[in-house]
Amino acid sequence: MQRPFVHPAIEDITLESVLYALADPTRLEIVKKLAAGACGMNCSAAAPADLPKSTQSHHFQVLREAGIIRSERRGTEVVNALRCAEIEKRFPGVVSAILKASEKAKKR
Amino acid sequence: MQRPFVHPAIEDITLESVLYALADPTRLEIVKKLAAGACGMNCSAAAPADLPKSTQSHHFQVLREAGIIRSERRGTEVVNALRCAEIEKRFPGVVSAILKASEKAKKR
DNA sequence: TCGGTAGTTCAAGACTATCGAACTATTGAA
DNA sequence: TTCAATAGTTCGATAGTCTTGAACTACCGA
Repeated sequence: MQRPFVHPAIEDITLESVLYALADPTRLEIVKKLAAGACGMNCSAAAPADLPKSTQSHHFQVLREAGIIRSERRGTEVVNALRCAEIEKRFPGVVSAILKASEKAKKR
Repeated sequence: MQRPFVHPAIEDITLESVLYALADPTRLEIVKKLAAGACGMNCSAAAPADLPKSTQSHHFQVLREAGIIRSERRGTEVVNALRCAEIEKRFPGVVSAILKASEKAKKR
């Protein structure tokens, strides 16, 4: 069937769903990887190794529907990128503070 | 039975559980009310009206175990207060950005 | 056209949330 | 001291959500 990707408009993004999406360790990991890499990344590259593909797919869907990432089909793969600028505009400081905090939490 | 309250030490608070706790609209509401009031508040006052008491109790437990609030029994009631300063130290900007964003999201 | 790669969909079992009912603890009044 | 009221807690059942394997689709290269 392969439904087309749905991305919420910036004004439809809710704080709750952003927090919900980032509250999962696996998804936070994905977001951190996307933030580290300059441009888009396919799903397998951004997801932790050994994560079952169906689970991967589910997490990317959650991130997409929360408005955190934008996904685009490029042939056989899907290129995912953070919607940094947009989210920063809608919820200033939120995602950047979370990413900064998670960096610090890792190295100690 | 009435078990004593358990509060995590500041260094045991994880970013994931903080985000998880705040991702729920009801809990975010509670945190906002606590942030607005200067000092501690009992559960019924901080929770949205008409929330069943058992659900209330559950949400306060989640907030407490995530390290976001500190609860203390005062006679028949429980006084809850945000652990603002501690969390701000552990995850700078995270909770304050979330509270600020949720304020803005409400009025529009 | 065939095989491989990348990801999606579906269904089932495991897990989690909500809420009513029964309970505990404390206070204040009779 | 006893009793009722108040403020929360605990338990159990139902309803909803997450994770994952299996089967599937879509695209590319040989």
